[in-house]
Amino acid sequence: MAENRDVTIYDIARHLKISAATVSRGLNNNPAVSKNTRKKIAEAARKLGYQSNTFASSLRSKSTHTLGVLVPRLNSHFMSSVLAGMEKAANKHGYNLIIAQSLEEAENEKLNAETMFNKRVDGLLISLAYDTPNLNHLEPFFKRNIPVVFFDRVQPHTSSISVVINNYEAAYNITSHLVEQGCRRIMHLGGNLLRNVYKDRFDGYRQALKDRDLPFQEKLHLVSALSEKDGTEAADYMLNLPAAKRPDAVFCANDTSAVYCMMALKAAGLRIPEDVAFAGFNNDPISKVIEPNLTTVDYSGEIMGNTAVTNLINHLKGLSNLYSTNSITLRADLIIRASSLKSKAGGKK
Amino acid sequence: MAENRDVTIYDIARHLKISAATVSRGLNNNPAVSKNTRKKIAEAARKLGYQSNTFASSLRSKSTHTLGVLVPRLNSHFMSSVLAGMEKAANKHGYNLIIAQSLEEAENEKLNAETMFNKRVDGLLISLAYDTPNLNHLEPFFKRNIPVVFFDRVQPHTSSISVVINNYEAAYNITSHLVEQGCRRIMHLGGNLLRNVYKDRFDGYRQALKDRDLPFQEKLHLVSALSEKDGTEAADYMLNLPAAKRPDAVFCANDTSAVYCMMALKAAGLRIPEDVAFAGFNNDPISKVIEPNLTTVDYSGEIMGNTAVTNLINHLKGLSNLYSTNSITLRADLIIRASSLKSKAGGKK
DNA sequence: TTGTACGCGTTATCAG
DNA sequence: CTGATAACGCGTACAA
Repeated sequence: MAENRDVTIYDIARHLKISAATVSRGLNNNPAVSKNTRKKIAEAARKLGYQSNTFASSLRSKSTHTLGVLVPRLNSHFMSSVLAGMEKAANKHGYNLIIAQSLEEAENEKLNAETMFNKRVDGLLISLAYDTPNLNHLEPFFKRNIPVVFFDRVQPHTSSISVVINNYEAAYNITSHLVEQGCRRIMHLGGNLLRNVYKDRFDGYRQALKDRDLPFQEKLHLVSALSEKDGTEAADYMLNLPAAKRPDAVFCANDTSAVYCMMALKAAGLRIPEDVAFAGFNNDPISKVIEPNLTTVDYSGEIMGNTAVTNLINHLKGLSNLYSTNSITLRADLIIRASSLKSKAGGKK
Repeated sequence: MAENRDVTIYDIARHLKISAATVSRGLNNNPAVSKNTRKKIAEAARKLGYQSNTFASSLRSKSTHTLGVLVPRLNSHFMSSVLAGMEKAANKHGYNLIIAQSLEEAENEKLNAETMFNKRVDGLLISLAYDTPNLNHLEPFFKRNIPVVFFDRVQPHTSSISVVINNYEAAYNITSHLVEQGCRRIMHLGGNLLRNVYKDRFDGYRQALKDRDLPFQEKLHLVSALSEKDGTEAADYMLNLPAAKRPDAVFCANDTSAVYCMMALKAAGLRIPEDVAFAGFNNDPISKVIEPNLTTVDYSGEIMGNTAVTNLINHLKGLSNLYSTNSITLRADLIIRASSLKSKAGGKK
């Protein structure tokens, strides 16, 4: 009830008849203050219900113990795993997270970056929006040497680091796998080539085709936002192709579009993988539920988040030089499931 | 590069040969400042690369424009939707979100609540951990009249508000639906009864049985954390029951456990819904992918998040009295899909 | 080991 | 409409 003032270190000081400076030091466990008074201070603090005021502290010390996280969308399985990993790592080291989403729009990203800067985050973790054209909006951070860590959707920059997986290699491997299963007309459902993740997956796909002497065909490369709807529409597109031109496999740049594409094709009577084999990307929970289970690329959002934050914090603590390396590549594993196994197909009971 | 000092309002003041006070007012668009000087100030600010320092401001004004969000886990479909809704609403009103997770542990919840308090969040949004026994850890907020909004996993408290759905009614309806489909031995896979959401779903289930003169059987009520594994284990449990005692329907308190239970039963040769009908809760993406599609309860995390934040902010702005009402109940819809339709079952092509 | 004194960048108060 | 000045709560040289 009581709308009373906050308890400050001055109140503690007065209570113990010592100086505020000593209280401050005592609360921070400064060894320069005697064990005895330190204990007394802690007791008084508890008794008076003291709660440190983070701003005042930040204002003085110029460090907020807060990290900014800027992502395209909060509500995807992958991203929420990343955030979970980040939060865990941050919490462990006594840091907090201010989280905002760009909703895939460069303009929001810019505005959010600005507020994060104004809140004086100690570092920024960012995964770029679908159409962010450049890094101008991050200049304030670069100028003031506030560390920026890119993850997943990255853009190389001299004075910052990226945490990624090898999208090219994963796509190359999964496409190769499809070829090995006997697929010859492999379609690719991809995203905006401006973003590294989609560009690299596309490039890996193309190179895999090339290395097997399979032609790349424009008509078998669709670009979209990879939503449920986009998956369904891709199925329509396929069904409208003359049977001879229809792909015998689809490699989607995410699982959502793959699954919805599969469902639409199944509804149209096509058999998977016999008529069309499928591969996705992300190892989303739905990939283990769709029948047949979806072949995909697994990589841990939690680990990515954890790695990004841990590196950032080590850098902040001076334990490591963030820029001694420019990029950290995490493992990504090909998970082969029934949706792409033409060889063993037909095993219905 | 330049490790120079931040630009402050004093720099602007000096530049324009006016006082810092006027600059401060000008930047806040205080109408007491002439339009002309306001414009000059804005220009100078841009030119000098001024970025306001939120702490200093917060320290003085005692308001941070930051809301604390404390959730059990960040990485669930429902929770990330809630966060997305919250972020959108907060951003719209110029507020930021500090997000932390308790990982379902009361102790973490307590520690996180404390840091949020120390960061002087203007308000707290919280969904309780699995085993949080009481609200003692929120006392600092109550004492200082910092508004607390509970959502989803709530616990009534005189001076705060809750945003929920009617779990009781939804569970009652979905159970009734199963009964109407001819199910007589309906199992319930639920969560910790300490939490309102699971208690209410259980109560709704029980009452629906009672109203149809069906007996409630302890053996058909399992309590777990409703994970994938728990779903699978529930299936094992069912399969180990003597055939005559086996349920003919299962109502799960979430979709994840329902889907994994279904998959295990299907693998064991049971037919759904013919042998066992299924219903879940949440309308998770996997519920639309599993075959047959899962009957469930749909309610919007985004709307819940948006509602919670909007009410909180209106309260902070004095536009409404948060406590004129104690609880906001959002709509939840029964979504009937094939997994529970015994009547129309058997329609295989 | 502790105290004094000042400054961090902003806003509020008061006076003009 | 604008300026001078005092806070806000804490950390830290410097002195004792």
